[in-house]
Amino acid sequence: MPNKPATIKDIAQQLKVSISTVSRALRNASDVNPDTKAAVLALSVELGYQPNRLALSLRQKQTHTIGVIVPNLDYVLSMMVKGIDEVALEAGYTVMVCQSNESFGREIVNTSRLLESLVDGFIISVSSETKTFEHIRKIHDRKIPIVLFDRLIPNFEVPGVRLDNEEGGFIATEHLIEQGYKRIAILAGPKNLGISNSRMEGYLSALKKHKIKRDNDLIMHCDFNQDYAYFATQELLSMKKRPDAIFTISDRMAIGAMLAIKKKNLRMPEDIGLVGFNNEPALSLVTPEISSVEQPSFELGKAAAKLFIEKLHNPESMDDVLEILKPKLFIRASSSRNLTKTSLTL
Amino acid sequence: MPNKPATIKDIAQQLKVSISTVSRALRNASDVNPDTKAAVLALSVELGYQPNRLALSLRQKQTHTIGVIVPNLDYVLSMMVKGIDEVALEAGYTVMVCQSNESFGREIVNTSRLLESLVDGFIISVSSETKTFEHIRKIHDRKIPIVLFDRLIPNFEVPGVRLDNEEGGFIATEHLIEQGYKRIAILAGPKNLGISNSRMEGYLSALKKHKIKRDNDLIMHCDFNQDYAYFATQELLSMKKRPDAIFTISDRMAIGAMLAIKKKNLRMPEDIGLVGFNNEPALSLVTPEISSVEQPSFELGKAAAKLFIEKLHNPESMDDVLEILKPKLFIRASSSRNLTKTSLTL
DNA sequence: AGCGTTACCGGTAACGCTGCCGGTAATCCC
DNA sequence: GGGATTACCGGCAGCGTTACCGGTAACGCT
Repeated sequence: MPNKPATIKDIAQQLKVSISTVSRALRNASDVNPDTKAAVLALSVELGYQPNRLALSLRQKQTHTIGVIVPNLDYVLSMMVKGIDEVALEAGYTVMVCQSNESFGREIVNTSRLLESLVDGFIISVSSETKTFEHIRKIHDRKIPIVLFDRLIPNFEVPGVRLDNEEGGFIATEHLIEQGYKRIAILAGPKNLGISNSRMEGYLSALKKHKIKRDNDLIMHCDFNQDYAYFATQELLSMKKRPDAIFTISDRMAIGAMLAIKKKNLRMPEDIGLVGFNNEPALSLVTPEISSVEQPSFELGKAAAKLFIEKLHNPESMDDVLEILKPKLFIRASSSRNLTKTSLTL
Repeated sequence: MPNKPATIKDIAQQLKVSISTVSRALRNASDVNPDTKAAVLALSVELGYQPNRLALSLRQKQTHTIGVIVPNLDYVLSMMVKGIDEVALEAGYTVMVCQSNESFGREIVNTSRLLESLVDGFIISVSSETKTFEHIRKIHDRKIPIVLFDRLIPNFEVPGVRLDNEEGGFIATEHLIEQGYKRIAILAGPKNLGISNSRMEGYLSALKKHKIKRDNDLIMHCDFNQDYAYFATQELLSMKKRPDAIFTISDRMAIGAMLAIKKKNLRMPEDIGLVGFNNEPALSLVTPEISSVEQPSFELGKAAAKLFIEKLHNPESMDDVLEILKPKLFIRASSSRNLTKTSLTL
């Protein structure tokens, strides 16, 4: 029966009061007779009145909507989105999630679409293809709040939340060193990507701390992709002086590496150690179970959303905020060559 | 510099023409001098004019936005969402993805939020807690287009897309039978859930076809959850006449089952066969690799979105459309007891 | 010359809502 | 009892856009 949704005009006409009065009654109680207010409220539920957000947004120029752009919805990112969702919902915001599919062009389309839809702001994790940031700068210049998460943009005056990727690379590498591995290779991601470089920084500083010389032959860049990692690992393993441990900066890559290792009939952890990154559930299912660096994805998403809400209320002053969350290493069989010895030394 | 976004009013004032003329120039060329049109277009790009979707939506009462509600963003659903996204974007629609977290209450909140945001319609997969459908019926009564996907609502006159779950259950079970397994158990999901029951139907009809008597002791219901599946499997395996094969209606459950099987030191596929459902990538990483029924998730998402777009253009006539996509069995080691023999018979 | 047609343009109202201003009646206070 | 305060309410404008209608000038035709 309720054909057209009811408006305050309908309520006003039926109650023979003015539209303004209805509007006031529906919001702050001030300046309206308790009786009329009660009548308005009663009729509004009876008619199933729901305020028209569009009209409201048009007036006060905010939509209570957050545009979230993510490169994909893999395990880590979907956890982060869940965190964002949680906080946003509680704060009365709705989120629009768009996937860029790791494509720069898609990311541009997404931003402009969301901009047209007049979202109140953005929470963005950039695609791996994204090398220029004009589209994001444009948003920022328009004074539209942005918070970056996970993958940040270097030297960009926008608040952000990310993992301490250096630390992640460091603890993974140091762990391998402590396990007695000598020639530790790294499967890094694409060269331009910040998280890739940071994790490699951590790797390098762990080597340095333990006085191991950097060997560029042991540093391989490849796409975040199981297959590429597989081939890259094959290449590593066919070197004349092959590495005795591999740190991959994602779990997908760790899986690829594992397959290549098995193909070569090398034993983990005896012949070769392996540590991944992200701690996806799948890692504890394979044999041997693979060690990995875990990031607090859900918490990270929540932190990003909280930062965003804060920035909404305090638009100017937050631009240099940078929250950095700590990773945690999960040690499993793939890298536990002398676990007992280690335990003894502790 | 561009402090306030430009409006057609700004363009009109600068060009000393009327607002109406600008509006016309910006849309359909008719009834406007080519020169003025060119001038308007030129100035509009110069000012970086972007139409205000809100105002537009308010006028013509459609937002070009689709509300998508999913119970979670696991492997299968995020693939489906990606499919929806793809088609919607191409058709000029933006999607708002909300997660109900398998919670009925959350689903209610999500629907009403999206309703307030005046989405043009919904594409929904209901939560596992959802047993009443008033909230969805309310939307439907308001003549707002809905398409259901993956998890449908029985006897509900709304178009939908789903997998042929019976078929999935059937091919999985028949495969186990053909492999010579005699006592085939099923780990079914929650009792009220449609997909759970359908897959069990398939299981039962495969048994029937091969003249195997149904044994209710071999039918276990439990939550979609690795841990529950683990315990349920332990229970199955400690029966006096334990099953020699298990079909689980999700891969998560298959993993739980596998862990329980390993704990008992039973061999797969010799002592016991195992087939899962969804064909998540993790399944080919474990040892032995687990067979599974794959559903075309991405395609299913695309189909749902296409159906939705069609329904938009044809609101009345589509309510009985039901698209059913076919699953495909991926046979791996966990259920290949006599693979050679099978291959020979083919 | 007078008519109709065409091409182009402007004004107005409306979508649903709120903020502001002003108005009226009742009440209060000395 | 007269001015001031209070409680309550309605009107108007405007957010940015488009649909509709009507108007004007130029042109063509008989």
